[in-house]
Parts: sequence; structure tokens; C-alpha cells
Amino acid sequence: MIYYEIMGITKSELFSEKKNRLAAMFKVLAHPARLAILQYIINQKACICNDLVDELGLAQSTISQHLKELKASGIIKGNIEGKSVCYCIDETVWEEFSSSFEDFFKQDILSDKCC
Amino acid sequence: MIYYEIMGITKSELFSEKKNRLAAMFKVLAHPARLAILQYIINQKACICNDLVDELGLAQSTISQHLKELKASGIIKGNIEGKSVCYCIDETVWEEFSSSFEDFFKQDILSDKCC
DNA sequence: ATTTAATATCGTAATATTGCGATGATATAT
DNA sequence: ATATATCATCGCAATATTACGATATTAAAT
Repeated sequence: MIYYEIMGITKSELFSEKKNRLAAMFKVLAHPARLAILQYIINQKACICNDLVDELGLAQSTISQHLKELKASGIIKGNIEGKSVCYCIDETVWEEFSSSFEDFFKQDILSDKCC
Repeated sequence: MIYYEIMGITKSELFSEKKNRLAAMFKVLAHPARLAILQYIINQKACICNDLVDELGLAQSTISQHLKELKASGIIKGNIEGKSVCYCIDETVWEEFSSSFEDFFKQDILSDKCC
């Protein structure tokens, strides 16, 4: 008896809530387009939106999808301004990401027993 | 005339080499199993390997696959010790990851024009 | 009221990822 | 020499991700 319905999905129930959340944060940033979007928003300070399509060379629907994912994570927020939407970094969430990653990497690595 | 062969693949040629590399680093850590593997290696100091199967509750082949991905990124290295393989953190690469993420997050976020 | 501009959503296609069992390779133990 | 233990690889199944065009949706402009 083989259970195939398990395949393909991450078995999140095996891992701590903390690790699942941290992995999800890494995942949001694990695509160059999303990094480029964040970088553009940071550089421009003002939160222009449709410019990203010209800037990155991806289709409008693709950019919109990436923006949705970034927004779902909380790292950016969008304000409706007339017929356009102005996106900007959510500084609180940005700092949360930053310190979560920092906490992970500040652990002492002492691995000399075999390598 | 529609070109479908483009679909599904990340268009890395649109982005800077730096962003592609940074995204790839985030991607390595974007799975709870790989975070758990790293955590276990760090906690145990000594670099045991097959224990991960018991520890995480994933199949041996699945663990092996995650280890391969971690190793390919350079963040861990493996030493053959008899019939087992001892994995440990590569401290240099670990620091590279750490400082790359730190550099990204130390940017000034000044977004008040609209949000 | 109709057009235009900006964005979101839907449907679809293709690749990527995750996971497992089975099998293969290699080194120690018997 | 054979068995056992450890790990890697292969093949497959299922879901996830990435990308696009087409089509809403909404608000401003004419």
C-alpha cells in the first residue's frame, strides 16, 4: 500500500513553527526579481509601482504576482493613490526579517571534530 | 506566434549576477528541513550524519538530497569517515552568507513619500 | 458616458522542488 | 567471501513556482 498523496509537499508538521517561519522568510527573498523589486523601492524612496515593469523587463502580471508575494510576507505595503498603487518597505517587518536572520547567523559554529 | 519554452524558468539574465547569487543563497535556507539540518549540525558540534534521518523523520533519500543541496552551496562540507560521512559547517562560507545578508539589510529604508 | 491608465486576477504552460522507495556503491564486520 | 551499515543516486509522483497573455477592476481624464 503506497501513499502518494504526501509527495511534493513540504512536511511542515515535522519542523518547529519557528523554523517554518524562518524558512518562509528566506523563501520570500529567494528570487532575484523580488530582490530587484525591493532594491528599486529602497533606491527610489518614493514608492512608484508600474515603473517596475519597465525597470525589470518582466510582464506586468508577473511583477504583480511578485508584489503580491512580497506584500503577503509583510515586508512591503501598498497604498492606493488614484489609479496607481504606491508600494514601500514596511520598516518594522524589514527589521524583523533582519534580526531573525541575524539571530540565526550569530550562533557559534564550532565544528572541528571531523572536518 | 507564442513562445512557451520561456515559461517556468526564472529569467536570470534580466538580473545582476549579484542578485542572482544572493537569491540563490536565500533559496538554500528556504526550507525548514535544511534549517533543521544546519541546526542539528551546529548543536552537535561533531558532525554526525545518519542521525539526521532519525532526528528529522524524513526518508534517508530525502535527507541525502537536502544535504547535497547544502553542500553544493558550500555552507556545509562532508568528510568520509569509514562507512559514514561526517558533515560540518564551513565557517568561511557561513560568514559569507551572514555578511551578504547583513549588507542587504543594513541599507537605509526611507520610505515616507506615500505610505 | 466613454476612454484611458494602472493594477489585479485567471487560466495555462513549463520547469522546479519535495518526497519516497528501490537500487547501487563503498567500507567495515563477520 | 559474505553480510551489514551508511550514504548517494535514480526514477517516479505530486505539488509549487515562474511566467505570460487575456481579461477583469478601478479611478482618473475626456
